[in-house]
Amino acid sequence: MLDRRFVIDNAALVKENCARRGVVADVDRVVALDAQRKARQSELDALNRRANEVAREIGKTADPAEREARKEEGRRLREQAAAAEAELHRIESEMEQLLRAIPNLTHPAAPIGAEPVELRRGQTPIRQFDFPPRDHVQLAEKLDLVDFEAAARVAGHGFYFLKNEAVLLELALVRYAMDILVDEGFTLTSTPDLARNEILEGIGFLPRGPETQIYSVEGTDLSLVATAEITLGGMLAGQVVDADILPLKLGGVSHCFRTEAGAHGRATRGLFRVHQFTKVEMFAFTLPDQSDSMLDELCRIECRIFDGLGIPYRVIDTPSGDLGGPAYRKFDLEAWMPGRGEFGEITSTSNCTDYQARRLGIRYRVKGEKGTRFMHTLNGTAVAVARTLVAILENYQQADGSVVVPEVLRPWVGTDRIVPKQR
RNA sequence: GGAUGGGUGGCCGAGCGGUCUAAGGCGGCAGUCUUGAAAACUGCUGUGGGCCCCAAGCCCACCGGGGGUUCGAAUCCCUCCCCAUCCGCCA
Repeated sequence: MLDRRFVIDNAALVKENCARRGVVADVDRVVALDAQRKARQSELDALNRRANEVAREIGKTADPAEREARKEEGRRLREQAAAAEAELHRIESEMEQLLRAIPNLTHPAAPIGAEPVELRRGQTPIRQFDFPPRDHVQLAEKLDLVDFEAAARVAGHGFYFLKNEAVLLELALVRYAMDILVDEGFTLTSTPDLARNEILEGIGFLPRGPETQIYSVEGTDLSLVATAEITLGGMLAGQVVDADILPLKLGGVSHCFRTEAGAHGRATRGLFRVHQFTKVEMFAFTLPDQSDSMLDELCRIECRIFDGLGIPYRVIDTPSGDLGGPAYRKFDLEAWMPGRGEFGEITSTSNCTDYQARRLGIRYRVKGEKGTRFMHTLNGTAVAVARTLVAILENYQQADGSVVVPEVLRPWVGTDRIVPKQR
């Protein structure tokens, strides 16, 4: 969320930003509530001050009648203070809700509106097929790599068993990504797959509500994570760290769980949109003046990963209307998927500036300077396994229905080609 | 899951109903001394909010989170979270 004072002092700018993002937020109400808040705060302070004076006097008073009279006065003052405080809390909580609905500011260079802008293409050219390319569902069936039907019996639509080489491909992709992250100076982690709802909310997810993407665990305040961004960002929740440990780059592997509520239609086929997948995520904590260049770095690493895999892709500069609440700027990689005949999103990297850090209370301190400040947070996909499998199968397919294994994965898959199984 | 002991300022640590306006130490900053540094000595050193154009100043809140008792809570009670140790269970 944005800083309250910033919103009050820059109401016009914030309103304009909401409009550009297509978000409805009641900035005027926030301004009005802030005036009420100040008035109530002053009132409460005055009542508390007098009640404190009275309490101190009682401690010094010997005369019993005088003490009783003072107690009565103290009781009255505390009652008034309690009423003022309840009203103050009501105002603050309404303001908090409104503030949370206000999206982050937008990078001046981000495209405005709804149209994505293609920034560049990856190194691998889009392949011209001399046969009609199959989609990944057909390929997986022929090669016995995925069992959707059995998964539907076990967990319902949107789940899958990976089988045979697909399992090795999953492990290989995780390992391949991890090796690159080590080389890029990241600290590796494997993270919890569940997190407290307050952490989810701090990162910008809404665990409750009809349109939620989040699975909650009944009887607890935990939810299944939709991305390791949640757990990695949560690692420093409520912490104050020395500025000299920044930037801090973490890589994390986790399972990701998404209800995909409201997502229907053609992209729901196969592995493209599923309720659970494995993902290697990048996360960075930075000083404010480091986050712009860190976003470029995360995007560069994503390109390195997918250039290395030999998958054709384009880099998208996400427009203001599609940024979501926390992101200040966002780049997506979209892989060419021959079976669909179009590009499909495979990674996403965002600079969330101090939007998440403010909600989660993630601060830094500079030696010799007074006070603490909120740091910046960024996240980016290294490898989302399910969608990357789609891209590999469809781009590496051969006329005979076999699939060539990308060279960089062969050490872990143990073969250079996946062929139909002998019955 | 059960039992016990704990969570206090950047860190360590005292306090266990009213001189807490939180002792003391460490660290940090400034100064004195010094050619310079160290040592010693002196002072300052948390966050949020209100009054205010700003500053100074004054005031309010904050001792893991939330709630309660009381005229008054770091201190007593309830609850949740976390840490430690032991027991149980378990890959």
